Amino acid sequence: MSASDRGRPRRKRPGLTRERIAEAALELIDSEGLDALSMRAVGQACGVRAMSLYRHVTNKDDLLDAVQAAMVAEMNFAALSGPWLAQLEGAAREFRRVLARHPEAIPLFTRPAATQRAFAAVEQVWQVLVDAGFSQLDALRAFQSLLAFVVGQALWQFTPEGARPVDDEFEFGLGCMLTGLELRLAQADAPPT
Amino acid sequence: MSASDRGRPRRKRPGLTRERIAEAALELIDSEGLDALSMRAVGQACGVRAMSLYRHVTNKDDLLDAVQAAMVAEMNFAALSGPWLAQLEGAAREFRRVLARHPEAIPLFTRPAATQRAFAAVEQVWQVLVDAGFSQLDALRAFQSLLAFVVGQALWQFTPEGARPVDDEFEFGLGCMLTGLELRLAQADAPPT
DNA sequence: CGACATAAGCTTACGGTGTAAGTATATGTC
DNA sequence: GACATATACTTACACCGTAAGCTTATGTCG
Repeated sequence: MSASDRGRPRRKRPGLTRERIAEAALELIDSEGLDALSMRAVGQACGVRAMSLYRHVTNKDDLLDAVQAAMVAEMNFAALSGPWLAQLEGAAREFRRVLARHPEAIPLFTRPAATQRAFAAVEQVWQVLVDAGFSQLDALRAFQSLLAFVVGQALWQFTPEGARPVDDEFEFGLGCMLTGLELRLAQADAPPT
Repeated sequence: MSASDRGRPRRKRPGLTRERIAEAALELIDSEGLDALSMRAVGQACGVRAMSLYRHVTNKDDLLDAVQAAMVAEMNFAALSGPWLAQLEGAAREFRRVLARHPEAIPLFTRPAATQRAFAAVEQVWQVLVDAGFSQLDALRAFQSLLAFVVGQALWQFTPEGARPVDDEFEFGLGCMLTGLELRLAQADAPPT
């Protein structure tokens, strides 16, 4: 860098932010439903005309990704501790907790989701599996399976409007999945009987 | 009923049918993607203007339900036989086979899906679980868990355009789930050690 | 201080959507 | 042949995502 490096990126009057937009959009989804989410509606919620959003978001899909990221940000995987099974269980429940809080937004987790924040969260849970002794590949498989179950389960359970009384079904499936994983690991650890 | 009960329902010139419409829609989804599915496009595919579809379908959502039903009709659960675990495995794979054939249509299984045909299919697999020894409630839980996994898994695996090389991930998760179920059943059968 | 570059937000416009409402037409029954 | 009715068509409306261009406030620097 020469002497004239003062020209680094400076923010002027943000007013709108990608994050604030996503937040407004999420509130709108919660209150009006995913179908009711339009660029115009989000704009209005931000006190702005629809087209102004495009300064901070490349298109509606990008906005949805941002909303998804906002939801991921609500999850707290940092507090996980204890044996790996308990950690996994905790992660799944934490995920589900956020989904339950935003039932209308669950379909957003249907997309590949290339958000940076999402990726970080994935890696963290993945690491738990690796530390437990799974191969990197199996850890990925296990993670994806668990994720598929949690999201798929939430998709149906929370669809009507309110959740069904309890989450027996979730606990049942989660238990099965975790038991299966445990067994898989045990067998991999001691292949020759 | 008096003597004039001859006015019973008679079909005239169907031409369009709910089933034919759904079929056309499914082909359109396969070739153009789910987002490209519009009432006008479906109409055109049927050689008809968009509004004509509304005689056989109450609205677009209903059409999507019909498409889902068409996909369920492609599944063949009748050939299942053998021990319950194998039957379950077969059902899951059969489900997945159809999803893989219509990757763009997978999100349709995200909805509650109150189709009659879907319900029949559900009941059939559910019966396998009941026959295996699960309580009616546990059978439902097990079924839902499995379904959630299969659909969730397919949602991500088939999203880009083609499926990823193999379905290791699916087999891995399915194996875990089934192992978990097996253990659950065994424990329930012999609770007091 | 004044000129300027830049980014934030605004305006307008276009092609597309789902579908409400009303209209024409072919068909099966008397 | 007359009629009832299901089938398909036409028109119209409000809304959608977003391309293109414009206005205006802001921070920088001569």
